[in-house]
Amino acid sequence: MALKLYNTLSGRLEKFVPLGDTVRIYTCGLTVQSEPHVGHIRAALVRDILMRWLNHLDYKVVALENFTDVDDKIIEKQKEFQKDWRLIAQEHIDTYLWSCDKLNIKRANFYPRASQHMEEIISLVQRLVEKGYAYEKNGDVYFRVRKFPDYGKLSKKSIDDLMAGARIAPTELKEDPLDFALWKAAKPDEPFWLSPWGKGRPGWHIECSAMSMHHLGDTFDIHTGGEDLVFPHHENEIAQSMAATGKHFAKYWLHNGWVTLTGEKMSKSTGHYSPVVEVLGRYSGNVIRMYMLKTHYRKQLEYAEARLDEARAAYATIKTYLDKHEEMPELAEPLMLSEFTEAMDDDLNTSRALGIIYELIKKGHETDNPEITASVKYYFSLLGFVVEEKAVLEPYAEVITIMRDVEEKLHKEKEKDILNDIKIDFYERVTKMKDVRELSNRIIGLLLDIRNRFRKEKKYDFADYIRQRLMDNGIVIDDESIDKSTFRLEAK
RNA sequence: GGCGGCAUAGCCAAGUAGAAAGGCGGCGGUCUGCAAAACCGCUAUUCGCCGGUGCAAAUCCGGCUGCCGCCUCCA
Repeated sequence: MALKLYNTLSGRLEKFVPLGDTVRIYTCGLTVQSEPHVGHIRAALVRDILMRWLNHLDYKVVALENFTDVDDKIIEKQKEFQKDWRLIAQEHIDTYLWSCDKLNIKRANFYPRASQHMEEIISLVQRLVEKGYAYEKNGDVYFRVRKFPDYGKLSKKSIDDLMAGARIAPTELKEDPLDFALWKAAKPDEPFWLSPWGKGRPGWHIECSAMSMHHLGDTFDIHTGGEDLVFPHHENEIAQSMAATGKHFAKYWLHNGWVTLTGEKMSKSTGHYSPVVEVLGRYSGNVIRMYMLKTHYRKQLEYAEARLDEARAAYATIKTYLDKHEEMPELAEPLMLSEFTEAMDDDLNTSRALGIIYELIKKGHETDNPEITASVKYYFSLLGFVVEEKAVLEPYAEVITIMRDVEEKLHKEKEKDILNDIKIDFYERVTKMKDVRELSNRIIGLLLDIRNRFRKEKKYDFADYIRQRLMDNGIVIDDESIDKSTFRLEAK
């Protein structure tokens, strides 16, 4: 079986056949006029999963993700906040990339910006004018939609249907209401670039054609983005690009379903959205990744706290399993590879892929096979989850504070024997330490021993005090027997 | 009005012709000072509704209902 992807262009699953040695991907990123929301992250995650799986299948991949930093909206924002549009753009780009890093989303190879590709944009518009696909009116340049026979193929719309439902305000400048702007004349106080049609700036759509063609060539493999871009953005991209080159544009079009909030699509312009920064304040990147991968990328996904909480529990199941089981150091081939591959090859079915991980875990409990643990870990990180080293904590002040408070309490309650033992024990443990990073672990180990001593003596107040203090700091104790307890970090 | 998508357990979600994956939650149990965790077991005779094709339908076809979206800026 080979990779199959759902291509919006054909409306069906297609076998993936790359055009050349390197798979070239273009992702429609943000128009950076406002802060990124959960929906943007989903689109980025789709590219991430696609890249990871292609890499796993031994394809070389080059991926581009654009930032549209010049458009009507950002100019409005500039006026509204009296802030340079470049600063507004940069701020949102920084937030977006920071968020992507938090989710361990693979970086694209390059993030081109519209404002840095004016030459390419202008020359593309010029080509379209020369070929008769575009015309200039008062410093604006429009694309002649009716001249491009395949218009509507991607979004499955016919020109007549569009006309019937047209809510497009009749513009005296356009020959046809369906025509769209490639270039817009600058109004006073607006950013502008010099062009053969005077001072102006690009329309939305043209920058993506110019940048993808410039960096990836006239024809490339995969174009991805949110489903809301199918019409008109991607439809227009196809029309512009193919009209200019006479060649096919992108071979496969992948569109992810949108993220909804109270059942309705998140959208920047209506303010109906959850900023990703806010979400990252409450949930870890791994949890958000789990939340998104649980649902197939083409389906609509509801954003709600209950879903994130559920994802956290689902994530914790795998994380805890990995923390508690020994893995095989070297794994020849992960178990259930054919099942996992089949799921991912089927249009990146992460939902099914996760199911396979849980099946492995169930088997792992029955047999305690280190090969299973290693397989789980392998798939988990293949899906982009960050798998940290087992229970190695950075030394941190909280643990030391707890230790000190416990000692103080021991003093108060005149537990002299224990205090003496601690000194010896602590010295032992610290001198045997090979790495300073073990300090927290060693102190916690000592605290667990003290606690178990109290448990044996049935001094539960003291034992519970230690447990509570650790728990308050996200350190969870698992009692395995009266003298064996382990700890782990609460999965967040 | 035109075009498109979706509907599977309490919640979420795979599955698109041949015995309903998985997760969360819930219930019962093992363990246990308690708690937590972990583990074990149970939790859809049935896939929005009606009709059709077929040996066989959640899966294909037709109709209906409901929700969502696009046609205007959007990941």
